[in-house]
Amino acid sequence: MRVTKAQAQANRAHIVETASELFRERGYDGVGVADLMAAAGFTHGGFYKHFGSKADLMAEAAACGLAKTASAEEALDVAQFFQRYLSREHRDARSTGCTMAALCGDAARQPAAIKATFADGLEGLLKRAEHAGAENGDQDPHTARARMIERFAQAVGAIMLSRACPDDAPLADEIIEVCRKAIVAPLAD
Amino acid sequence: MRVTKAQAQANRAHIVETASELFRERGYDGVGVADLMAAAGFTHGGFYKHFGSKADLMAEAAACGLAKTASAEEALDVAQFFQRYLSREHRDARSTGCTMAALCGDAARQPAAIKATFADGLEGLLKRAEHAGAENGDQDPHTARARMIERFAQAVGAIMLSRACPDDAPLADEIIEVCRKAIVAPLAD
DNA sequence: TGTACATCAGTGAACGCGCGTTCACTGATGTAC
DNA sequence: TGTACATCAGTGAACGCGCGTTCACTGATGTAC
Repeated sequence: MRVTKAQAQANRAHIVETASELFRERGYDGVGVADLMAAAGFTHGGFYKHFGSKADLMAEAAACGLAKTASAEEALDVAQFFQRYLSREHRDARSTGCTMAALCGDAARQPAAIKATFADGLEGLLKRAEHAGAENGDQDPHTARARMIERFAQAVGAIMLSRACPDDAPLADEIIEVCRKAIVAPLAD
Repeated sequence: MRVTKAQAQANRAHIVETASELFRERGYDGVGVADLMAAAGFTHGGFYKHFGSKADLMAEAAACGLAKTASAEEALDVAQFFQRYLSREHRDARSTGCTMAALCGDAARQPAAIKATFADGLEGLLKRAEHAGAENGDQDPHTARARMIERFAQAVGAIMLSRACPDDAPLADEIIEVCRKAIVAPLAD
């Protein structure tokens, strides 16, 4: 049963978004094409009408997820961004949280196309930090960029280490809280 | 063809060590039981004479790999440890590098037994940092612990983000270098 | 110490299963007259 | 605008393949006498 062009396009976008969330939750190898299509409300056979392969979708889903982190960064100032990033809520919300934190371990073993998507996402984050620092006039772009790299690496590391701990381990919360203070406190000055 | 008890025990240890390296290189889902046994010099059938399941081996291999990071930390002072940790050599040496950096993304999706192994490994790292800080007399244990959490989260995040970039991306090296300076420079005082 | 038997580490074929992908088919949509 | 035909998004069965795991078998090791 054929479907409107507009509907088909909307369905495709919905599949990408669903995939983006499922991959973040379970990893690239943890989600099958059939799982994914079922979660989006379709049967698996139609998948190849939209995508050349599972790998193609992985790249699109990564780009889709990374764009969300980018818009969150743009909407908030640096302190607010990291205040939310380094929270238990973010750590526990794997499927809707940062794609970088959820999948950068997997990305490292993926083909160059997917790695390039991650690098582009990160570069976008840094470029915006450079501009923001320049606008506030309190940092030259080079310093603003370096500070953002340091903070983001720490924030991603904290979320990932925290998620690798058992849910009930006090250490899981401790990592988040210590790193949140380390990043946010100096920004309050 | 049966084998000496001592030989069997040595073979078992060799399988665990081989697995630890292969898992770090390709991730838990990227290595099959047959791959692994072949890499260790055996056929796959004998696997279940040593281990109850692949998951059991994953836990043992994680413990084995994390112990290596622990002994590296013990042998070096803090500045030396991070100087080596945040190097291109470490980033490129996935199979022999830090298990936490190679597998904490995968660990987050594993059963509690494996997560507990990671948490224990991290706790060991922190306990030694507390003692080292106390011995030097320049930090109380609580502060030494917090500083170690901050530094280690940043170091793990930097290695993981760097590895998620394409090999030829300048950003991959930039992340490592910026974070190495951020951690090591203040320690030189 | 020497002999006979039980044990069990390691082998390689075989198992069921779920994966990514293909394909013939359906029927509403898009298009040409 | 109405009709006839081509298109193609979505369906569900089927494919080959590699996975984790099982099993009958081998033959050197360990053990009991």
